[in-house]
Amino acid sequence: MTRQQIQEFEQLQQHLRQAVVTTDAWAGEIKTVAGVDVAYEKGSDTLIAAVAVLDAHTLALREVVSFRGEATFPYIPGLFSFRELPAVLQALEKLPQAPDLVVCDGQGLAHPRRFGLACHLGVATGIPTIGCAKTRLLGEYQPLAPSRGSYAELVDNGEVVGRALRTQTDKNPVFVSVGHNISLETATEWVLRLTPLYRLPETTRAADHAVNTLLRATSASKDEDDSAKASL
DNA sequence: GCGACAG
DNA sequence: ATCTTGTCGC
Repeated sequence: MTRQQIQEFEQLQQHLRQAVVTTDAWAGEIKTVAGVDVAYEKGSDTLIAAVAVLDAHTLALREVVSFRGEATFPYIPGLFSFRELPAVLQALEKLPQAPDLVVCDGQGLAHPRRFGLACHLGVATGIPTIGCAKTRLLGEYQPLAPSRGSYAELVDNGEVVGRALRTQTDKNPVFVSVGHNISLETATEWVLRLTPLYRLPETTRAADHAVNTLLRATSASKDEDDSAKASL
């Protein structure tokens, strides 16, 4: 990927970011919350994207859909969404009913151009999205209390781009930021609601589990193919 | 120039 | 993300 091409994608992000909405832009009640995750097969660029839909009230798993394909874009930190979004969209299309809210495994506005994966997915689908990353990409934050629920603003260039949120007492915080059609305050509430037992949201855990199960299943059948070919 | 850099 | 064993703890 040339520097020229990278700049073109960065400009595309600058353009698309203008469509991001940072208020609670939905009507009615959130009944389903989905988590999305992507995993890669070790050597190749073959990937599997999974969407796990949970009941927003009970957090019970309702449905899982997935898509297996090839990554067509390299991994570049600031252009992460261009790598994973296509596969995620293909998986989402398999759902008979779109979820009311999606929690992404990555950043939303807490991004160099304020357009992380969660924003990209939200703008592409219109679905409210939250970015909930395990690690920080940018920004600074003050020390936060050790108790679950405490948080500190994530500031980048004098701008609040998200929050470092403690979802479990004495465990490292997660980094929450607005994706699309939701406020930072509401996004924080949802992430807390989704983390009654673990550091990561149940949505992310369900999607991660699904993706790894599928990865094992496909690599196992691939081994069968290989041994079958070897025995010929 | 050097290091850092969501997954 | 992925490569990887044992180990400490509930």
